[in-house]
Amino acid sequence: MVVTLEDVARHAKVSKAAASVVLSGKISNIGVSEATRQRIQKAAADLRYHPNAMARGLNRVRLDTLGVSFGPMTPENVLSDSYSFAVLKGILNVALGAGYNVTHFNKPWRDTRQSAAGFRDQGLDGFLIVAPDPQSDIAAGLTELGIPIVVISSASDEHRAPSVDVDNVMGVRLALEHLLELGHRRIAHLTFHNQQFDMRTRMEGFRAVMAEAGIGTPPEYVPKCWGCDVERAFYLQTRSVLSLPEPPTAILAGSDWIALRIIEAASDLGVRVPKQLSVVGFDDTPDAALSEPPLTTIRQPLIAMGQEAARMLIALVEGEHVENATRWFEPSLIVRGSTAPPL
Amino acid sequence: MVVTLEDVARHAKVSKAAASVVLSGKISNIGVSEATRQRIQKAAADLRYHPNAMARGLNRVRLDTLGVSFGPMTPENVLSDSYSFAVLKGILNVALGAGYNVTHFNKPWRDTRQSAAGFRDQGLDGFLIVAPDPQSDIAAGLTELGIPIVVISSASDEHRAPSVDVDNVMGVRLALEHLLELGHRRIAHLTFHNQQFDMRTRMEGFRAVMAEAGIGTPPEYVPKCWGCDVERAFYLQTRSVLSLPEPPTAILAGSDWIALRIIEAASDLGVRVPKQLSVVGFDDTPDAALSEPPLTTIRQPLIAMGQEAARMLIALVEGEHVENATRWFEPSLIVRGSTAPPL
DNA sequence: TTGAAAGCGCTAACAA
DNA sequence: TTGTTAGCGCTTTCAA
Repeated sequence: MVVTLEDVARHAKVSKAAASVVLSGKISNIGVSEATRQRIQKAAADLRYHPNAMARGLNRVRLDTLGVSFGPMTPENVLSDSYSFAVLKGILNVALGAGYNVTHFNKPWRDTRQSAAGFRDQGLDGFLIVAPDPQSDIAAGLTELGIPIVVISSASDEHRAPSVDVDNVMGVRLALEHLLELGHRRIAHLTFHNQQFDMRTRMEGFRAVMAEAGIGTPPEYVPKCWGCDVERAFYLQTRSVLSLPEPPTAILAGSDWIALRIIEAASDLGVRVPKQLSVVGFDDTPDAALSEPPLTTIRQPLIAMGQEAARMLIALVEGEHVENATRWFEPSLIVRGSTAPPL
Repeated sequence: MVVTLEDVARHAKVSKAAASVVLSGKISNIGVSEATRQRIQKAAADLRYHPNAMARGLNRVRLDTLGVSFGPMTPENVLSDSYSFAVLKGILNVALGAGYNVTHFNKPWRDTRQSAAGFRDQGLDGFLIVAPDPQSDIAAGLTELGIPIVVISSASDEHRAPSVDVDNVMGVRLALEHLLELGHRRIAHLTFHNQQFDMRTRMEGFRAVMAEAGIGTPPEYVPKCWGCDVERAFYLQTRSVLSLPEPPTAILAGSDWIALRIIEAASDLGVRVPKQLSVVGFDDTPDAALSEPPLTTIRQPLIAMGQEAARMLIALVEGEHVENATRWFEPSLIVRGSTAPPL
């Protein structure tokens, strides 16, 4: 029923070893004459032989399969995560094109350095870690085990791994310059106050650029909401900044998803966007163009980033040297309908 | 370095067999006292044991990994394929949520029944086949090998497998009724003339519904373009129908992708959509809303279809009975800006 | 240049 | 209730 190497070998009247060497196309110290090579290949073709991936993997042989693990994207919110899907497009585009399979590795996201071995035991050749949870040192763990990884959207040195990221500060600068040019001075920043590297960098960038512009950042313009219900968080924050004695005329959101929540909240509160309130997102996920009004945002070249990350990982897996550093991608400003001069 | 079952067994002073049974949580005819069970579990935890997936797979054990294979989507066009990505969202949503990994299986799409064994030898538990190439009888091959599969968007009986699909004829009917109501009578249908099941069904539906409405379908209104360059095909077809003595006032496209090509072509040819020409798509991929003008189209509940397919496959893998039949999903008409009454 | 044999880490049938 | 043993299909070292 199942054709094995042994069948091929018997058919070609050679040993399993010879058949293995020929069929796996390895350069080995064991020589095989052209004639037997032909015999073996013919036998394999005749019998429709397919090597068993598990058996190969057991010998720690490359399986041509890359793992991809998405950060704090729980199964529940995978539906709303156009960000990850854009990156995934890039990844699949180059990985499948290069002859690799790619598997979505389903692991609880609390996973840390300790569970890196669990990743290894999947037998995959390498991993792409997209926007890892800041609490997780899984990346460092994988690196220590000698498993090739590339980190996407979290250019922290602590991962000890090559990574790909967008220049977050430049993105924030682009957004704020746009707002400043429109005449805004009272600008708030609504974001997740977790330690996710990109989010934190954007927040720091926000403070720095505002300071440069000679405008301070009052703490209530960057409200926190620790431990509050994620679904309601940005509704609450929007309401809170808007009811300040000196409410902001514009809000820079930490991501498109957040920006969309803000626009919804504003609409609920009877505040018109962009007339009474300008909103700028970050990411330019496909959803951004579909909102009402369409979102002005900072575009990350997500597909290109996914492609590059996959290329880097493949190079790593194939034994090439890859600089343990971050490849930075330039963001750009996409002006759509959610920004206007202040009243 | 690598902790194996043997290490755990030694540590807990039991046999590998006992350890295996306890750790894999199987109900087996081999009994284990509560005390040793505890010892084993403690040893595993202490040593941070992780079972090796390859070794398990070699014994034909379920690996909790589903394969997904996209139809005629070559690596090059994965970038433009929002259709497959919408389905993928649904698949990942339920599969990851149910604790399965999912791997994108990279195989040349000419694959036929003969290469089904190659799929099997990946050691995956089952496959989701999305929009298989009509030439390929891979689905039937997999079924013959006893590998669970679910086919998406190709409800042909020949697959001999459960499947999930949209009611294509109903979709076409919805589209044509809309056009008819607007007052159109000269309606063309531009599509791929391959044997892909859904495409063929839509074309047959088109002819049938037009006939019902008492309007014939002249052959030049459903032009073919065998073997011509895919990139140019719909530009050429659009130009050809538009230069007919009696040009159509509306075109039903076989898919959104085609509709978008038609709109581009019309724009190149100086024909205004929807003023001079109405265009209706099929699928409602995310791109549809972004075109200029936004596309009127038939929505398929792609995410729900992906979800249902994954649910069916998981049931199959877990040994439940699943009817070898198609689950039909209802399409709906989404009216946007690419349709208007004829001049 | 070829063949025999020893594992890779696990599961499951069989003895004890 | 426990332990022993024989593979699963492949790669690779070592001897012939």
